[in-house]
Amino acid sequence: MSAYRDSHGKRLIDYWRPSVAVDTAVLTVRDGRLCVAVVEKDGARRLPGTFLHEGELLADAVRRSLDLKAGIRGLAPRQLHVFDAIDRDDRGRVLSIAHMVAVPDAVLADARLEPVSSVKDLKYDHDDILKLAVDRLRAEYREAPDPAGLLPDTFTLLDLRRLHEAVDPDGIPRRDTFRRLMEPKLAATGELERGTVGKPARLFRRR
Amino acid sequence: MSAYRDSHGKRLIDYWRPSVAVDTAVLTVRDGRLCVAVVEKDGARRLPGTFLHEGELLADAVRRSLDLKAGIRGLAPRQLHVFDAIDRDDRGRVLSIAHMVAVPDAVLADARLEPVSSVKDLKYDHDDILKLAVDRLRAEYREAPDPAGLLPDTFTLLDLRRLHEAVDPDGIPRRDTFRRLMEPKLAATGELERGTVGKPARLFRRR
DNA sequence: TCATATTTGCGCACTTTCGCGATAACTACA
DNA sequence: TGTAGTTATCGCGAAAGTGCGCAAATATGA
Repeated sequence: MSAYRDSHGKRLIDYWRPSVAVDTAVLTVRDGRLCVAVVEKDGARRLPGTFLHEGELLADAVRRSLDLKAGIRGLAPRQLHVFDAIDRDDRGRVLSIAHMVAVPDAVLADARLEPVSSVKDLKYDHDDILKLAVDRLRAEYREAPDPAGLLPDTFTLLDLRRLHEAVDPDGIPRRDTFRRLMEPKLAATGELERGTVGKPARLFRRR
Repeated sequence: MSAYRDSHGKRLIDYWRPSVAVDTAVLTVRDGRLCVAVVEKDGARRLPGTFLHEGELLADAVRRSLDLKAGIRGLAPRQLHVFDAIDRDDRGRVLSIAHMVAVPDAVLADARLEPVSSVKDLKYDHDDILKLAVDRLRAEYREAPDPAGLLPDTFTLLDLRRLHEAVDPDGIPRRDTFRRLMEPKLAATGELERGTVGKPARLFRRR
C-alpha cells in the first residue's frame, strides 16, 4: 500500500471508488454458426464476468473468470468498451470493462453456447457487449485469415472459407476474390489433404 | 447506497476496489498542424485527467476535468482504452480510462498545445493514450468530412482539404479523389465564398 | 482402366477507382 | 477591357478489383 497522502492528508482509498467488473463475450464457431458462451445465474442469462481483484490486471481477471467457469486457458482477451451507467447493477455502482475473445469450439466443450444471431435479453448491458464483440470480430475476419485461430493447426482453403462464412456470412467475397485476399497471408505447408475423392487440396497454416 | 449483501453478508464496498481516473487526449488543429492539449503538474507534462467521482458517468468526469482546467464545454468525449498496469501510478492502484475528443482551435485559446508529431515523455502512459487518439482521429478523417467539427459552420472544399491535410498528412488522397469521396457527404449551402480573386468557391456545411 | 469428384489456376470481361490535363467559369484588380 | 488567379468539371487513360467459366490436375472408388 502506497504511503502517498494528498494535500488534505488523504490516501486514494479514502475517496469514493466504484467496483470494477470485467465481462467477456467468448465467441466460437459451432456447426457453421458464430456462437457466444452464456452463463445463467440467479435465473438470468449473462456473459461470464467477475470483479477485478487487488493486484490483478484486467486481462488476468478475464482469464481467471473464464478458467474458473469453463476451464478455458491461454486466452488473449481484448478490451471493447467500458459500460458505466449509474444504475446498471442493483448491488451498487459497478463499471463493466467489456472484453472479447474468440476460441476454438473444442475449448468450450462444457459451455452453454447460443448462436449470436438469436441471442437477446441478456442481463445488464450484455446484449450491447455482444454486439460490439461480433462487430469487432467480423471486421478482423474481413482483413485476415482466421485471425483468432479457430481452425486447427493445418487447414484447407475450403476449411478457411467455411469458417469465414460462419463468422461473417454477409461480408465474405466470392470464391476467387476470397482466395486472392487470403492466400498471400497464409503459410503453405507443402502437404496435401488426404482421404478425399478428387484433387487433394493444399494444406496451410496461419502465419 | 444499495441494501445488497452477498452470501458472505458483505456489501460491494467491503471488497477491494481500484481508483478510477479518466485521462483525455484533447486534439485540435492549429497553424496547419494536429496538436494536443498538455498540462503540467508537479513538474511533469501529462494529458488532462481526473478521478471519477461518485454518481458520475465517465463522460461527465471528462467534461468536468476539461471544463475546470480549460473552460472547455459541450464535448462528446469517446473512450479509447483502459490502462491498468499495477504500478502505473505511485499513489496507489489506479485504472485510467483513456478518452479522446477533438475540438476547434478557438476552444483551446488558453491551453498549452503541442504538435502531436513532437510530443513525447508525458507522464504515466499518456504517450500511448495520445497515439491511440491520433490513430483513431485519422481513421475517422479518412472516412468522413471533418467528423469532429473543427471547421466553422460553413467552409469551402479547400478549407476542408487543408484541415484533412493537417489531421492526416499521409492518408489523404489526391485532388479529385478527395472531392469525390467527401463532397457527397456534405450539405451544399447554395452560397459562394466572397472576397476572393478567381472563381468563387462553393460553401458547404457538415451534414 | 474408367468414372466421379474436387481443387486449382487462369484468361478474360466487366466494373470501379484513381489521378490528371485541359478547359470553362468567374472574381478582383489594374 | 484585359489579366491573373482560382474553382469546378469532365474526359480519359491507367490501375485495381471482382467474379466466373473452363480446363487441367489428381485423388478415390468401382
